[in-house]
Amino acid sequence: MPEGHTLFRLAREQTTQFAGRPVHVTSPQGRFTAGAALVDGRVLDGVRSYGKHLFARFGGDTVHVHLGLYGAFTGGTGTPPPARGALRMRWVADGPDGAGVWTDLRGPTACEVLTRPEVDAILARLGPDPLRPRADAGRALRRIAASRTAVGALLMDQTVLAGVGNVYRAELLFRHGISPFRPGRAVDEALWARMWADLVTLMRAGVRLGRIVTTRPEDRSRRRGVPTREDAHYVYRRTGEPCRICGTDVRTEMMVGRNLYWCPVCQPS
DNA sequence: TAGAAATGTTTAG
DNA sequence: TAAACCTTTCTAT
Repeated sequence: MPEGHTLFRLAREQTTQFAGRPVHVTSPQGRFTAGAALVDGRVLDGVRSYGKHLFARFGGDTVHVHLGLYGAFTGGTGTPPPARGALRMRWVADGPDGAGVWTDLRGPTACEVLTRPEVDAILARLGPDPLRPRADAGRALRRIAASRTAVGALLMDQTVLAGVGNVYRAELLFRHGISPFRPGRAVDEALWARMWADLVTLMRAGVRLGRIVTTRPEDRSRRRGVPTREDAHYVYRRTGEPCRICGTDVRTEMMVGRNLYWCPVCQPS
């Protein structure tokens, strides 16, 4: 489930559980053995996310993780379970209260040890991350407003905007009544200011809830309580289902290799 | 048991 | 633009 909110949350959790203590780092699967040996037993300074990237600092060395489409961390307290399956990286430490803590990483696109300059090179190619307090929304606008490319494609481009994935893209465009096919240059400053502010709100809510919920309570079938999975989105993965606002069938199409979802009436071209 | 799909990125052409 | 890659989970046979 990795869009930016997932990584932000992971960074925070891992910092709370592991920072300031030596971490036993292994790679039971074997594909990260050399990297694990570099940082094994060292004190973790902290974990930070930027966009969909995760950076765990051990002095001058940083473990960089990108979950890709289906990478995932699991974890818990006490003694870790026997390693099974393709377990790329495991952390074990004495947690803040003295009890053991552990976390397991499976299926990431990237899991590697980087030097400071290598980390900086990754950061340099990322656009502003709406979850970072001092992110510069204007930097994204300059890219968008100068481009003939569809805004639906620009929002997914990590050099334009860091941390937005397929769900936030579809939902943000719906909430603002914008066709995914509108050229970036047809997005003006006022519209972008509204979209950015909304993204900040939505992604912070994602951090808080641990999942993406974009529907307003009045647009859900059940207005009270925790929204069901069926009720959490306006258009994402709702192909052929009626739009929550106008009842038109939600449409889907491939855009830059990814499934795009939108309502042709609420988001007219 | 096999196959498809999944909130992503990189590389090759 | 297409294909490759990483792994799990759900669905169909």
